[in-house]
Amino acid sequence: MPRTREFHPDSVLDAALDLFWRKGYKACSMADVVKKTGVARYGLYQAFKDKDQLYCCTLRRYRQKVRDFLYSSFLQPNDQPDFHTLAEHFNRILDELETGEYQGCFAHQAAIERAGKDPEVDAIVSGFFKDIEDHYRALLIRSVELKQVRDLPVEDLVAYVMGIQRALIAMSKQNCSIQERRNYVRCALELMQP
Amino acid sequence: MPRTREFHPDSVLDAALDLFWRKGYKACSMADVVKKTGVARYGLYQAFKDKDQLYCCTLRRYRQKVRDFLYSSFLQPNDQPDFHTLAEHFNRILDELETGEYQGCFAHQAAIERAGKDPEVDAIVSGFFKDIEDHYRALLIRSVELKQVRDLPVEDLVAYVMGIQRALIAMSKQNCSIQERRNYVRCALELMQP
DNA sequence: TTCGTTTCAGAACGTATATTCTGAAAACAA
DNA sequence: TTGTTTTCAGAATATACGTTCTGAAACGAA
Repeated sequence: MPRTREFHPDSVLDAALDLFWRKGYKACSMADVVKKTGVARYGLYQAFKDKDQLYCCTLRRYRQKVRDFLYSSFLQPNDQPDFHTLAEHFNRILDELETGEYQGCFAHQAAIERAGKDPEVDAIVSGFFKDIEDHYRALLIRSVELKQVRDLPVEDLVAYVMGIQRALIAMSKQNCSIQERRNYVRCALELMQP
Repeated sequence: MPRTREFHPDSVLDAALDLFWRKGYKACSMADVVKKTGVARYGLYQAFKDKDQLYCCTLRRYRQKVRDFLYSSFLQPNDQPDFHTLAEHFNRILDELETGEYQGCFAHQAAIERAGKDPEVDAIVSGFFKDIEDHYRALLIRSVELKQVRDLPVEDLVAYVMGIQRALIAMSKQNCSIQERRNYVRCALELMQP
């Protein structure tokens, strides 16, 4: 009976993610999304309720994209990632920050701009970092067994590696050169080894 | 001849810093500043030109406050700070994040929300982190001499310690518990030692 | 006191924003 | 075809924003 929708919600989310990531939550208006996607205002509000919900949806989509990135880093070519896999993973992130069109991490940006203002954002951000921790944990347990890293409590190692990632993300927003970033990661990983 | 000004610019900056820090650049309006300070709009624009300039002034003021914090951390009670001083310094930061009324670092927030949008902000942020690096460098040179830390190039150590700080700031915005933060700092500092 | 200058308090202006409303068009069932 | 339902495109609304303007008030010099 009804008229069929002329846009695909996922493509709207990709466009909105691009805009929110580039400009931030406040500085990106619904008019910006309309202009970029060509989708009518009515369609956006019908599909996503309001701006806050649209933002949360883009954040969830980002989380899924990063999850895919993690799987592709840690589960190929074999299913036994170890410390070398971690080094390669950070190199992938360094390459992405160097050549990709986005600086920094959308979830971290969301945490800073919307922390404590939208509980739903808080929850997604927490889950986002939990995803990453889980991948690191599995890898680090194996690295300890193989004596590739110092023999410390696994949770300490997880927190330490999360710290490397957090620092790297921060650096890429604070005018640190690519060389500085690579040196930092190399040094921080070296200090983990026995 | 003229009528005398009824407010003190520095107290306006303190109030504006509080608001910008809490809400962010976009989400804090000039009306908010007027309401909080009681100063007339005209007075604000006369003293600070416009919102961007007011923001830059608060950022410079924040930089100075942090400089004072660094001096009080590193130049007391003696003038020979070493690795133990660094550990105490991070404990001060941890305490401040735990009991203080602000979460995170205003300069880092500025970098994320306004990076690439206002060159003046970029410059102040760069200088801000350079200040901190300089303090860490002097301390780390001495720590290496005293063999309190592993014998690595000083610039690597500086980058590493800056990384600890960056990670700590990020954690305090990402729902990490106080215990997690303290564990992380302890672990990261331990790995520096021989 | 009077005059000139500056601040004050708030109105005013123009623009931008999030959201809703409106009539026409499209799709499909009957 | 007709009728019903939904989307479309854009106008409309109400608010918020950054900034400027206006007249009254305060201050100090003459």
